[in-house]
Amino acid sequence: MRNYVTLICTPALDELYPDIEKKLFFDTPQNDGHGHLSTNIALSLNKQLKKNPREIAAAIIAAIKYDPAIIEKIEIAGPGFINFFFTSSYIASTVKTICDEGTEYGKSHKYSGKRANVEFVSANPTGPLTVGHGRNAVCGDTAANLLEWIGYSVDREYYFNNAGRQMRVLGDSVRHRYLQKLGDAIEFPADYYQGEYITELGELLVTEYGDKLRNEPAEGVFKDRAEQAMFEDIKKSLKKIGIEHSVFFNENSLYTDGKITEVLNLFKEKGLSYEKDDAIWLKLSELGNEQDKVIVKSTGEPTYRLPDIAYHIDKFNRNYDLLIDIFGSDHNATYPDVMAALKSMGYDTSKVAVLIHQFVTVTQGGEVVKMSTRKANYITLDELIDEAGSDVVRFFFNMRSINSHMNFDVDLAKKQSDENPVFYMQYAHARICSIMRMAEEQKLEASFENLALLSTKEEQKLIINLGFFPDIVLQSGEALEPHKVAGYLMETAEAFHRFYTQCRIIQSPPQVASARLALCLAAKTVIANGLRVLGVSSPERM
RNA sequence: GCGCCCGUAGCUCAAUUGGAUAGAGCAUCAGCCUUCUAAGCUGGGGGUCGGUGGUUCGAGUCCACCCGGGCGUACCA
Repeated sequence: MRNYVTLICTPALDELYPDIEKKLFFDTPQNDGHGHLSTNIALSLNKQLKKNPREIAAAIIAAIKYDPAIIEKIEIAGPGFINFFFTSSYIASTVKTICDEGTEYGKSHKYSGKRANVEFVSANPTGPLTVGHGRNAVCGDTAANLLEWIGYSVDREYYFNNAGRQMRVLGDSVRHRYLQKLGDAIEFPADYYQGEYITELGELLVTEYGDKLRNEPAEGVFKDRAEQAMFEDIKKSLKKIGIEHSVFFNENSLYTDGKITEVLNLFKEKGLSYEKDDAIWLKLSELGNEQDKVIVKSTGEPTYRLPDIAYHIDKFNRNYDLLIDIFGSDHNATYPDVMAALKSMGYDTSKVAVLIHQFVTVTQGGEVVKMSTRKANYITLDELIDEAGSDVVRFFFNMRSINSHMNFDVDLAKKQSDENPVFYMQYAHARICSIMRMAEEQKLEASFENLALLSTKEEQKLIINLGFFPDIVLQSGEALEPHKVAGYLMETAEAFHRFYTQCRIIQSPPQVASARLALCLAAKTVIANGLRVLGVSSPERM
C-alpha cells in the first residue's frame, strides 16, 4: 500500500518541485476519518516554498495521477496533511494477494543477494546462560530472522573464548569440588564459581575417574570437561528457544593463526601504536576518541580490544554486506574503540551495526531477583524456558524495544492465562484453525470470487491491517527493531478478534461465508508469518 | 565528573523521518456465552508525557539546564 502511494506521489513531486529536496513519508493515521495513509509532505515543504501548506497540498493532489480502482479519494486535512483513501474493492483484493503468497507473504527482495552476519550470545563457556543472555539471544536471532525476511542471506555467529583467566578459574573450581567430593579438607575460594553445576561436574568426575585425577592440573581434564559441559548446556538452552548458530568462532584461533600479530604489526607500521610503561598503547585520541588505550599489557598479554579488532577484520574479510553485533549495555564502551581502529585501517564501518540492548530486571513474587554469577544467585535461561515455555520467553523479549530497561516478570510469564500477552495472538490463530475445521465439516470453502462482500467496518479494518504486514517487516528489518513486529501483531490479533465477534461465518449466506473464510485464511497467514519472524509458534488448538 | 540508555495511566510498556484528540496489555468497575474456542468482545474510570526554559505552523519526540534510575568510564571481558 505504501508502495503504491509512493509510486504515484514521487513523479508528481518531481514535476512540481524538481530542485527541492523532498522527504516523502507515509503515516498510518489513528483517526479513521484521516484515511488509510497520510503524508505531511506539504507541511514539510512549507518553509522552503514559503507558501501556505494547504495550497501546496492542493497543488500536489492536482498533479497526482492515480488509478481510481485503487484510490477512492485524496483529501487535504488539518494544517495541510494529504490523506489517501483506498477503494474497498482494492482493500478486499489484498486478501487474495496474501493467500496467494502464503508463507512468503511479507517477505521483501529489497536486499536480495546481500549477505549479513549477526553475531550474538557470544558468552564464554563459564556457566549456564542467564535471563540476561536470553535477551541478547532472542534479540540477535530475531534480528537475523528479520534480515532474512527482507532478502539477506544471514549467518548466525557465536564468538567465544575458551582460554584465559576465567576459564582457568572455572577448571580450578571444578578441581576443588572434585577434591572435596573425594573427602579432602580443601577450602573453596570465595571468588570461584559457586554454582551447583560446578559441584555436579566435580562429582561426575569422581564417579568416572575415582581419585585418579588427584594430581591433575586445573587446566587439563577439569577445564576441558567443564568447557565441554558448559557449551553443551548453552547450545541445548539455545536450541530450546529455536536458536542455532551456523558459525562458532573461537577467539583463540586469532592467536594461533597469527591474526593478532598481524594487526599489531599493522598498527605499528601506521604509527598508530606506541610503547609506554612496558605496555603497547593504541593512539585512539588521534582517531577521534577520548583517550589512548592499552592493547597489550605489560605482561605481554593483549587486552580484549586487540582480539576484538582482529575478529572484526576477519569478519570484514569474509565479505559481508552487513555486520551486526549484539551487545548488552555493559559493553557500550568497547565498540567505539573497535570502530575507530577499523576505520583507521580503511574498513567501511558503515557496514557495521552495533545493537546494544539494555539490562533486564527480573522480578519474581513481586521482588527483584538480584543476579550474580559468582554467587550463583541467578535464574538460568533454561529454568525460565522450562517454566514459561519458549514462546513466552521469545515474545517477552521481543515485545520491548531493545533500548528499554525491561522488566521480566517471571510470575506473569508462567501464567497460562489471558493475563499473558503472548496468548492473545496465538489464540487468534487457534480460533481461525478451529473455524477452518468447522468449515471443512460443513463443506464450506474459501473463495476469492466475492471479496467485495467484505465491507463491514471490522472486515475492512482487518484487511487494511493485514495489508501493512510487508511494510512493517521492511521497516522493522531496516531499523532492526523487532518489537515493532510484536506490536503490529497485537493489533492484527485485536482486529481479528473484533471481526470474529461481529462477523459470523458458518451461518452466513454461502458467498459471504466463503469470502470471510478467505479473510480468515489471510489473517491466519499474517499471524503465522509474523509469529515466525519472532520465533514464536502458531498453535492450531489451545 | 564524563559517555550511552531510561523516566509516559495503579503496574509493565508503545507511540513510524517532529504531526491531527498520547495508545495497548494487565489491574479496576459495568455489561456480553442455547449459535464458528469467553485465553474473546463492548463500554467506564484512570495522564500537569520527571521538572523548567527554548526552537516552530506544530514537541512525549529536537536543544539547554536541572532532578531521579540503569550500565559503563581498567594494563577485566
